[in-house]
Amino acid sequence: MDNHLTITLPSEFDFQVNLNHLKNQHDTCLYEIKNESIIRLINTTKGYVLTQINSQNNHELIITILHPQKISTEQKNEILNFITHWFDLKRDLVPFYQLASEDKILASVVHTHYGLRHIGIPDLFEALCSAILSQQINLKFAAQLKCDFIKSFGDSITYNDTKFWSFPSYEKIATLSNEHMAHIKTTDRKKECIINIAKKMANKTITAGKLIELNDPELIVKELTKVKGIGPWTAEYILMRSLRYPSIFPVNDVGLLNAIQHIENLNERPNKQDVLTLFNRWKTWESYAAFYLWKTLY
DNA sequence: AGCCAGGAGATTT
DNA sequence: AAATCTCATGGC
Repeated sequence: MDNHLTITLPSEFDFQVNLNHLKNQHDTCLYEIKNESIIRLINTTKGYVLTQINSQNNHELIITILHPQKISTEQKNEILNFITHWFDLKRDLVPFYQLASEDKILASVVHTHYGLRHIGIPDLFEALCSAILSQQINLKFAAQLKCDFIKSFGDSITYNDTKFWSFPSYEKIATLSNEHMAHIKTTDRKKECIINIAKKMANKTITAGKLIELNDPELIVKELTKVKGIGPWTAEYILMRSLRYPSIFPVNDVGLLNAIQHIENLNERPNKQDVLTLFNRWKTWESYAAFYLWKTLY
């Protein structure tokens, strides 16, 4: 069958656990879960491809191309790359689990969600918009906001009476002004920032490739925070979730501080210095530690 | 009802 | 430099 692709899975992977994680997220509009499989519209350079992802045995992912009928080899590779990035499939988690299973803070979460990968946001523009839209608001509302944004400006295809959305392109957003986003319930400043970032991406001032070439998290943070609307928290979010740096500790993240407070049963939130000390023992795996700690919040 | 959300930038001390 | 104000809206 030439409408199937497969990806061989790494050892520490549990499809059902990852599926449950996606199910439990507030509606992101970017995928559907049906019959224990994930359906998502993936953007390739030659058009949108609707894909269905599942796994029977945790040895391989089976990707079924639902639409269109035929896609090029190049598109197939883009899809494989996207999914590999999305589920962080290149990462060997054995050392992390060795570290975490003996750690008094992480052991319990890691046991509960064993086989969960750090679910990423492969598309840089999506990651930037998601971060900016969700600055300083609760997660549930943030998801709703992101959804409004997607359904206002994103493309979609309808398949078996279900609409599948893709995240709005920066080309499209670059042509907008604040008035077009009047119905999006966020600050005018965030709208300006998003449009401004879209323009910078459209003229290739900001590209994922350029950032990756800097090859140094601190330099990337420095570069990103030059852009209006991107502060330290957003830059770290991008490093973790979109550029896939494994050792980012988001000490500026309120949710993370709350998670630690809760697990450690502290009377108040730990301060930055305490968190830095804590993360010291998770060196090289800070991003995974943070991702699993966030799991304790919902 | 009122404080707080997986912040950031501007303004004021 | 560091503290404080402002933004915009929903969740609880």
